[in-house]
Amino acid sequence: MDGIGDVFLADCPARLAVEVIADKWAVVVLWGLSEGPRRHGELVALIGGISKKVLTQTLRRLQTNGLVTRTEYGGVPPRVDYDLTPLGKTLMEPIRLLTTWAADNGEAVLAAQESA
Amino acid sequence: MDGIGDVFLADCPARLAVEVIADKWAVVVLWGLSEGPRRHGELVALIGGISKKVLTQTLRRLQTNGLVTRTEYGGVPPRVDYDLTPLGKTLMEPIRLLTTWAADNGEAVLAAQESA
DNA sequence: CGGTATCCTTTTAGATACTG
DNA sequence: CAGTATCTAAAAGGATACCG
Repeated sequence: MDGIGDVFLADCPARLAVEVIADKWAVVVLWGLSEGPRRHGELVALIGGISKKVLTQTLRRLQTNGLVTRTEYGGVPPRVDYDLTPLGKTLMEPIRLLTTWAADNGEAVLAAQESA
Repeated sequence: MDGIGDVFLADCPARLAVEVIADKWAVVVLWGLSEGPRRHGELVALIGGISKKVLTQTLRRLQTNGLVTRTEYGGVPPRVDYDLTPLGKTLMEPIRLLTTWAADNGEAVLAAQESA
């Protein structure tokens, strides 16, 4: 994927939005964190269908973008919590609108797909 | 990518939202159509950085999802207009919120990336 | 438990050239 | 003008096994 500092980004905020949310799991993972901190294993179970590896990758990317924190509590077995940053929380409202849209219009999209 | 009818979709609207918008260009192209119908070539120029091939692919996908119409006017040279469907227009409000978020918080994301 | 490492397949994107 | 065809490279995703 192109870097975030690329030439077109400055011209269009849509570019940055895409950069942040346009992968298969980012929105779903953020969604999974919307009600409070979660452990790695919790997220795997909560989300369903995501592998540990991909979840870790996705979380790392969200961390890099400043949307998620990773808190390591020592001990054996290890415990790691992920949580939204304040910045991450500001993204939840747009995401909520998006998922509301999906809930309301999913049927219509499905119907369009089937008739195509 | 997994089909939209997959097992997890029914459980979580976020899944459908992702299915629709989680590719590099979908949101940008929808954004490009937000002010009215556009021709293929117009979109290439307006968006910048997208190839004809990828634009066509993206538009086809949006069509399949019932978000965009393709209208062919006969003649030589050919003319084809793309426009949002009513369903597509309902997606613009969530997208607008998302791009507003990006405009407001882009700096913060950039800063997080650089310190990482 | 929360990862990595490895390997593999699929998907996406981009460049270029060609066509009706 | 609006594509399609071909080829290539890069990224994402997934399965499995192993590690501290």
